[in-house]
Amino acid sequence: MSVRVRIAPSPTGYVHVGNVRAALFNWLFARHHGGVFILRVDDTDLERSDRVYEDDIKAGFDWLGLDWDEGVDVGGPHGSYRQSDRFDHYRQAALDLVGRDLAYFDDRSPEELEALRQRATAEKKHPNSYIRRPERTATSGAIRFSVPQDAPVTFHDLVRDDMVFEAETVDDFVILRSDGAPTYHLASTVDDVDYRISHVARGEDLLSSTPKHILLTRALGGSVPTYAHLPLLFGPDGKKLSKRHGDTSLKAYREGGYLPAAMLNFLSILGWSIGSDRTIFTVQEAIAAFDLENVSKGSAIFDLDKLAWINGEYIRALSADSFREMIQAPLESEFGRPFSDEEWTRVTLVLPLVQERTKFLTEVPSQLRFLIDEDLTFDRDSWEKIMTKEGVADILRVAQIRLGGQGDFDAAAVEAALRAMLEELEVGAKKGLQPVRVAVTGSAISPPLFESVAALGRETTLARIQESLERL
RNA sequence: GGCCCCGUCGUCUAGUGGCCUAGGACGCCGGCCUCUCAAGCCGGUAACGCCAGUUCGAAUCUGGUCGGGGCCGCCA
Repeated sequence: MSVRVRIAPSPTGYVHVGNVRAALFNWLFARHHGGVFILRVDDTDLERSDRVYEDDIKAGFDWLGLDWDEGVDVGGPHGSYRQSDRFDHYRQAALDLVGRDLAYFDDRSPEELEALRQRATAEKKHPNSYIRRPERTATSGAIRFSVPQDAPVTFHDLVRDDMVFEAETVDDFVILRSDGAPTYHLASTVDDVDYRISHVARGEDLLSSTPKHILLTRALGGSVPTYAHLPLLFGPDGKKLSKRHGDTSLKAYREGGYLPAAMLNFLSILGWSIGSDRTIFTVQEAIAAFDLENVSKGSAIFDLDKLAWINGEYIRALSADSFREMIQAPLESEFGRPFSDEEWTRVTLVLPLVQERTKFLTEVPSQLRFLIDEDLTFDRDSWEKIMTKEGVADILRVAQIRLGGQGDFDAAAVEAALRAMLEELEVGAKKGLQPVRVAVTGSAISPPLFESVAALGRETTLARIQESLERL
């Protein structure tokens, strides 16, 4: 059987990581089996859907490299399409079901329905069974699917194994709203049938809707896809990840200095494992090893610490050139102007050292600030902790003299000069170098000192030491 | 309330009756290295929710129990 899967996000908010992980699993599954991956925009809720969010979904998938298949026969271009373009089709499908007596018009009011519900509860009947075809026949209103009561709905879920739902626990659900718009159940099922979707891998929150989709699929004459209900993702607070939280949107990570490959790797290990002793692996390796049967049942917590670590791993694995390239735009936008060649030369000198200690691309500008800004801003805590100690003035004065000589000013020369200073004052490296660091970089925490000083250049370095001496 | 799902270190997980005095990773703690911070290296902390049962033997099977979660919309 050829594998055809789809991811069907609703463009009602910035795409959140839970959906992205579902997309990733579908994508890995499709790629593993040489199948087709379709992007369907579930915009049946016209009120809340917005093109901005649709663009965000696509930008996010692009960023991660989750390419949907182009040229697939799903109407729209590039293997993606919008349900709002097919409303007439859904409506017709609903009408056909009514014609075949598999669905019916329902013009009962919410109050009427609520009364029925209360009665069902009082009579200890299944609370879901209150919505059934009424005696009277309506010719307008919403269209409900008439759930057959003859047999339970059973299916084998790739993640949950065998599932059984008694028919009486499934209510007659609305498939077409009274305004003519299809509901999610209808549109989704019609599409899955029309586009011959073979596997539906989605969040566990849809598990209890699955009987509805199976029943509808049969009524529509389609073949029932294989389902796989993925465990849900939870936030660090243990609550379900929600679009309401900004930091659960992919967008936040796209803009927060994360590498797409790191994000992909991280999402992959949430509910799935490539092996007992591997955490870092490539997408190719994931594709080769992935299968839906191996997805775990338990829900997972989105662990930002682990993501940060993985991101650092990926950043460190970058070549110096890629890192430089990656950092250029954010750097220049942070400082509001392109760098001169001379500035790039200076930055490049310490960049590999910065790369080693970077977890997020966004933290790079602050590490390089001392090389770019004319005026140094001193970190207050660093100053108080280091510069108010005994002997700092001597250290700075001697450093000034030692660094002020003629000749080379590369890292080795700087180190020699500063070590000579330490020897002259008989002070240890730990104690003696920190004042110089603060004077030159403005902070007690910086890239390695000798390289930093060399990158800054003799003139600026001396000026900064002088400035600190005057501030003491 | 009804229906359904889940339950191994704080977190992500390996584990499918004996290889488990439960392995790896993140985090955390300690040490080494060291010009700060990282990185790296070494070591440590820490889990099979609980109770029965099946079995020579259970994290693995069964029942119960407790706990967590999802869904019960003319949202998706």
